[in-house]
Amino acid sequence: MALEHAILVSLLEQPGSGYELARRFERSIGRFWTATHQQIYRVLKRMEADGWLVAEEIGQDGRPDKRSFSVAGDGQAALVEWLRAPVQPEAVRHELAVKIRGAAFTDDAGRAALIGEVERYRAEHESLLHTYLNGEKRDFPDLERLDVGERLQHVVLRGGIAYERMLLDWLDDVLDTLRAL
Amino acid sequence: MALEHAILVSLLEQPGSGYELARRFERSIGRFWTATHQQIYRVLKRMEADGWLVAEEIGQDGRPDKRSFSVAGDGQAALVEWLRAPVQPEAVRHELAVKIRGAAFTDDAGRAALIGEVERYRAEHESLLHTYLNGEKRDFPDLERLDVGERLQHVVLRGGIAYERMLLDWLDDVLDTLRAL
DNA sequence: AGCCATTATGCAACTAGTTGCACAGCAACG
DNA sequence: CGTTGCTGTGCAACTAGTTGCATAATGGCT
Repeated sequence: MALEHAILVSLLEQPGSGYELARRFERSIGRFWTATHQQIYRVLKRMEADGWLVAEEIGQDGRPDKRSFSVAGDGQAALVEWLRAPVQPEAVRHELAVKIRGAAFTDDAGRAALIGEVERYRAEHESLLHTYLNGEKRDFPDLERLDVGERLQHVVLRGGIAYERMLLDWLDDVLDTLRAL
Repeated sequence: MALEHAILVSLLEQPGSGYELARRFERSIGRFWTATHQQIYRVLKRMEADGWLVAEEIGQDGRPDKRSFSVAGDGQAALVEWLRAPVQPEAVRHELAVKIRGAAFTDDAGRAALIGEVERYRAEHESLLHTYLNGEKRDFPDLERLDVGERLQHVVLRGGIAYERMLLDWLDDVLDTLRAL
């Protein structure tokens, strides 16, 4: 139940419409908290009803009108309260690990197919790592001059980079292991 | 929709009852695919109805009877088919990252509380790393003599170990960053 | 003129997973 | 002899998230 809180953080960093939020969830925030636009609109509605957000109607030329959301006092208070609460144990869902252990119960052709999948998966994450590294260069060109929000965004990004590097190393290990079976 | 497949892998490695599966999900399998016993029983029921599993009633002295499940031909066929399918993009839910970025919008006391939480979280993962390392020593004492299943289990465990080490390093980075704000 | 992509919003139906509770037998501890 | 804990199974109600679909305006391409 933290989609609300991810939205609060994102809107505090920068107010925006449901559509814009959905874009951000595809890019930055979504790297550590995924959500579809349908889910986002539903939660925005509830948050507005609870007085956590206020909406401003913005008429646009050449585009549909939009409703831009900002965080209200109650919303920020809810976020502050949630920040104090213990971090919930995460529900880990690592499909690839299940598949790797499952490889013991298929034939050579099945294993070859899995190796192909792991290679595709590795290429995806290599590209994601480069996206992160480019984003780092673009958004944090001067690491000496960062405000509080940027320093926190940067440490989270460093986590993403460390994760992807670890993952790529492990996937190489996995590929070696699968090929040597 | 891969709890079924995680159960198939676990039961192929070793048949067992719902209760035993729930234990394994707390320990090994659950490190990369979590599930409660209620969820497991429900899915087992469906899998049995679909002919993926066969159950054997086992009367026990001094304990309630149990139903031990084994994977049927249809179950293994379903697993093999699933292994060939592309790995689904994972639904990432990293609450701590949301909280870290959220720390920009609270006061010093809130940040101090978050530092405490990160320290607690770090201690938990340090202990998990040691659990992994002890498990590795216990279950894989001779790395030269592993069968196919064990080699795959070991490479997944190495992934868990690499992840925890990466996480601990990053958490130190996070703590330094939060303390220096 | 017709089609596709982008911006923008949302409903309805479904699936997966969580939380709370229940029941039953036996063992070990005090 | 009562309480606690472990083994063992399961239902019911709820919440969160996914999938599929719908609508509408505009701009650009063919």
